[in-house]
Parts: sequence; structure tokens; C-alpha cells
Amino acid sequence: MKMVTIKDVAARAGVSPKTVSRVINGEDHVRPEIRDAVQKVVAELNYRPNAFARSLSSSRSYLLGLFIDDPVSGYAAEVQHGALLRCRERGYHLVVEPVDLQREGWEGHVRDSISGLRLDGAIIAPPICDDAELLDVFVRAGIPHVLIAPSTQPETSGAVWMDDRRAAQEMTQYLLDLGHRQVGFIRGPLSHSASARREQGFRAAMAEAGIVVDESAMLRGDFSFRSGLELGDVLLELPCALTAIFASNDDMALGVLITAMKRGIAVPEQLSICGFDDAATSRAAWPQITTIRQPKAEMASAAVDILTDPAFRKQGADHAQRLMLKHELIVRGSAGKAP
Amino acid sequence: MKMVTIKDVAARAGVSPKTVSRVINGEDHVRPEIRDAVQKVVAELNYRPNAFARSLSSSRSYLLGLFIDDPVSGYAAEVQHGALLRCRERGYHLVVEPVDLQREGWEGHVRDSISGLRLDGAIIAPPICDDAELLDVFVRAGIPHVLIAPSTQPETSGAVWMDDRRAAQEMTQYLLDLGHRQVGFIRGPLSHSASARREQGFRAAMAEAGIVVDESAMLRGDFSFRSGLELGDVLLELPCALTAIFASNDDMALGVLITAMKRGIAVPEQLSICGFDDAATSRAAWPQITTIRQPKAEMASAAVDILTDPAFRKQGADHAQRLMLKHELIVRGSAGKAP
DNA sequence: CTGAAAGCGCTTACAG
DNA sequence: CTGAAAGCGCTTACAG
Repeated sequence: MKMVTIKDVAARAGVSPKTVSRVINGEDHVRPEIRDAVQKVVAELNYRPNAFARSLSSSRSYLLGLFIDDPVSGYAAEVQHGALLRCRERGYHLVVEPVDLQREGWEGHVRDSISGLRLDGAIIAPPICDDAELLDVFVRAGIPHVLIAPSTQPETSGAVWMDDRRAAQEMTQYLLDLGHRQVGFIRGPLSHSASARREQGFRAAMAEAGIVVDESAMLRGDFSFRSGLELGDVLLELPCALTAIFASNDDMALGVLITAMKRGIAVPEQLSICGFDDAATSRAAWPQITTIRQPKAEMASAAVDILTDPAFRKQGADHAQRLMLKHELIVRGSAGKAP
Repeated sequence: MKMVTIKDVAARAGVSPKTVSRVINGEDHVRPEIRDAVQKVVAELNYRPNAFARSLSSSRSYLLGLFIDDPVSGYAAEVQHGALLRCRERGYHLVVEPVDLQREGWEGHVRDSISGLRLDGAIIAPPICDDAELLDVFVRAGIPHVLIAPSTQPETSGAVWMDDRRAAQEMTQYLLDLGHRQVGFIRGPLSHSASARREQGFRAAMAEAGIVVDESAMLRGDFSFRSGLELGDVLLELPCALTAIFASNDDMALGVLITAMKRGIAVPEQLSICGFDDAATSRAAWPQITTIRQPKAEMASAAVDILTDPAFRKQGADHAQRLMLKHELIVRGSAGKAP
């Protein structure tokens, strides 16, 4: 199919290609009559500028990259969707790049995207947003990038995050307010920096309430359903008789819930369970899981906003932008009064 | 950062840009010594061809589009991941485009991708792969496209699918072999063509066994967890005393499972439940759900293979390719002997 | 087997 | 406010 080019539009509108370019890019200094005439022809011919030609001559690609560890997770899906919709509003496209830091050659793949695709910016999801070597690739390439929920905020990177520590503290306080004193905690993996922040929040709330944390009830999981299943079993065998278990994410909380069911322990009557993330699965359980809503899609949209903001783009990576978004405690059925 | 171009490589290797082009594209007719020399310089300079320049001068973009209704679903994530990895192997990139047919303006978005990005091909996921108007946009644009699990197979489109009908028939047969006679069925939504095929399979197996299907135990859900929850309630109230419920997908099966739990019905001792899809959630339940594995990632990889196959590309859309992949019955704990 | 010329469809930098 | 020229970094089509 013959594609319509800027020349076709120019010829038909009786102006130069440059004028058409001005109109489609919304630049100033075009007489309104001419602008209207050109727009009419654009509509008639159903003209779409060739993104490649545009990128080749300008230094912009209108392409953003989303670099992510595990693109199959529900977390990834929500982040991606948030980014996708905002990109569309801004006239950008999104390229998703899985990055497996364990596998030889990841650096080459990342470089390929950056150089081959001339990405205008990158969004880097956790946990890989905490990898110094990876960030260095972006810094050296001079490409603006925004980290989602990173542990530290390098000068050279933008960042969007929520307060994991405070959220975990609130959740713990919620359990304390319900009368729980024997609370078990399942940590996330060391590879995710959020794990440490959530643990800190838990400890802070317990300390503030003057409760000594029972270290034998502080287990480490890997954010998987299976680890919740197994560690729930361990926690429920403990002599201290826990009345509540706070898991660092919803998948593990779900595992604990199932374990309790298998043992015939009523939730929340005999055991309260809460999670973190507000994953889709936290609603697909019974009782539904009390959790913290993490603004995943919003963090991704905000990252796109930062990267596509003309002011930000002009200032360059020196002026990295930072933004903290609000979380929310979602009260559902899995946590109740202490027995 | 100054980018390395083909000229830089050519100059340093002492050859013409055209020769470098030949080498990086793996064309024939280059003397081995020269090829090696060029490759050495490419490595030294860390040269990456500019994808935009390449696309502008050739008629190829090395870009595939994945058009999908609901990019947040687990189904979408698996399809996307399958496509992504294969694209990478083939030197292609993948652009994900959410398409909401209910919303005004979807056609414009789709056209933008096709024309603006000059996509080399498109993968269209269910259920939108059954929309004639949407397909027409691709056909008129003359862009090769492969449908994932479509209901019909238009001459002008490639297709990759599994035998939903037969899979549902096998699952039903499995229940029958376990001694079940009173089997309820939860259909999927009309918008998904797979719903009808799965229902046909169920009916075929029942008919073959000489069992008259109780139409009051044939309900229609919408593939959501919630609809499984609600329809499970309805089915368990039925006077015919079902011993098994076959839900058309795992999310609904999970809903039925939770409903049974709430009612204190033991699964699988008193009630067998099975689903379809092998979604991640089917394993995050207790008992785990007996289901049909749908080769989602494999279908996507196969679609990429078709679209990037040089032979296919040469023949053009006339010679649309078709491929059926195998499913598998996954026996887990949610279905057992009839009581 | 190798290369010089032309061109893909835009935008940049400049001139008027 | 508008346009002619040059160029982005490759590939195509052709010549040798």
C-alpha cells in the first residue's frame, strides 16, 4: 500500500513540506487559515507521519523502554499497563524489555535497545532498578531514566516510589489496634529492596507499642505463593501461638491463608492474615486479603510523565525528578479482632 | 553521546559502507577475510545499526505489534512474554497496543501503529481476533497478521490455536471416568469464541456417554473470579445435587472452589471442580485446580515465527500460515472420584 | 565480490 | 510567517 507522505500533503495543501511539519508538530508561527487548510488535507489523506523518518532527522524516537525483571508477574502487568496508557496519551510508544541479570549477555540486550532504538527514555522496574551496573549502562548512554520504587535515589536517575516503610508500619498498627500482640512476619527476598523497608516498618510499629519482636516468628520468603504456604506452616507450629501473620506481599499472604485452611484454622476468627501490594489474587481468595494498595499503575504513569515532560527533557538527566505517591490500607476480611 | 555509524565502521575497516551493511545483515558475497575484519571493527566500536535509518531505507521496521484487549490479564502476560522472547531471538522488537473495541477511536489508534510505526506484522489476541472490522484494518493496510485462537480463520490471516473443543471433551471424559454423572458447566462469555468451543466439547462428551445435559446446570459466566463465585452459589443450590462442576476457565473455577469452601463442602471429596487455561492462579489455590494447559506462550512464539519467517514474508499475506498446538490435561487435586 | 549514487520521509538550521 | 537546502544513517538498484 502506497503510504501518504508529507510531500503529498504539502502538494495538495499548496504549501511547503516544512509548513506541514510545523502544523503536525503544533509549532507556532503558522497562519490560522493555513493551519486549518493543512489539517483538513491531513484528515482527508489520512496522513500519519512516518515515525522512523521523524526519529532519524530529529534526535527523538518517541519511544520509551520499560525494563523489567519478570514480565509475567501481575506486578509487571499493572506497571506496564499504566505506562502504556500514558504513553499513548503523550504520543509515545512503549517497548518492553525483559532483563535477566542472572543471564550472560543482558548488557548487550540493554545496549541494543538503547542504541538501536534510540530510546528517548527508560523506566526501570524493581528489583533491577537497584542494580548499580544496570543503571550505569543508562547513565553512560546519557539516556534519561526513571526508577520505580528504588532503594536509593542516585543523583543521575529520576525516581517514583511509595513509602513502603510507613505503609508496613500502618498495617502493623492496624493489627495492634485489633488487639494482636503475637504477630508473625514473613519478609520478602533480599533481592527486593522493598523487603527491608517493609520489615523496618513492622519493627518500628512493634517497638513503638513496646512489644519485643519474637525473632523466631520473623521468616524470610521469596514473594512466591509457595513460600507463603511453607513458611505459614512453620509459623503455625510455633509455640508462641501467633494470632496474626503479616506477609510482605499478597502472594505469600495467600499461601499462609491456604495453609491455615488446610489446618482447619478459621480466618480471621482464630488467625488474622494480611498482605501487601493489592495484587489481583488478594481479591480472588476467601476471605479477601487485607492489604496495602501500592499505586503501581500510577507510579508508571508518573514515570512516563517525567520522561516526556518537555521541561525535563531540556534540562537533561542532571535534573532528575522525584515523586512519592500515596499508598492506602485496604481493609478486607482476612484480618479481625484478636481472639 | 556520539553514536557510531556505519561510516565510522567502514572507514576504520577500510571498506565501503555497503560492505559493512552486507556483513551486518549476513548477506552473501563478502570475502571471509573482509567479513572478519568488519566484524572485528563492529565489536571494537560497539556498533549498533540505527533501527530507524534501516527501517526508513528498507521497507522493514523489525517491529511487531501485539494487539490485545486486556493487557493486565494473566493470559495477556503469558502471551506477551512468549512473543517478546522470540522477537528478541529474531532481532525484532515488540510493541504492545491495547485495543478497546468499546471505545470510540480504537481504529485511529490501530492505524497509528500500523502506519506510523510501519509494523512488519501483527499478532492479534483473543477475543478481538474475532472482530471482522478490526481484521479489516489490517487486511486493507496489507500488513501480515496472525490470530491467536480465533473462531474462524479468514483466508487473509494467519492463525495459531489449540483445539478447545477437544480439550473440553477430554476434561469432561475425565470427570465421567471418575464416575461423575451430575456435572454442572459454567460457560464463558459470548464475546470469547472459545466459550462456544468449550461448551461444544462438554456437550459432545456428555452425549457420547449417553447422559442428558441438565440445562439448568449450564450457566453463563464472564471468565471472572466473581462470576465463578456467584454462579457456583447458584449451582450448589440446585436440586439435582451436582458432584462436579466444570468451569470454562480457571478464574471461574477458583470462584466455585471458594464458594464451596464457604459452604463447608469438601473439595474434591464432596465436589469435584475443574477449570481451563492453567492460569497461575490455578496453582495458588488449595486444592490446586485440575485444568487444561493452554500453550499460551507457545502460540505467541509460533506467531512470531510465522511473521518473521522470510519465506512467509516473501509470499505475502496471500499465503497465510496456520498452526495448531497441543494442549494437555493437568491433573491436580480439585477433582476426584464421584462420592 | 565490491562500491558510488540516489533516496527513504522527515527535521534542523538558516534565510528571507 | 514561510520555504529551499542539507542531512539524519541506513538500503536499494545498479554498475563494474
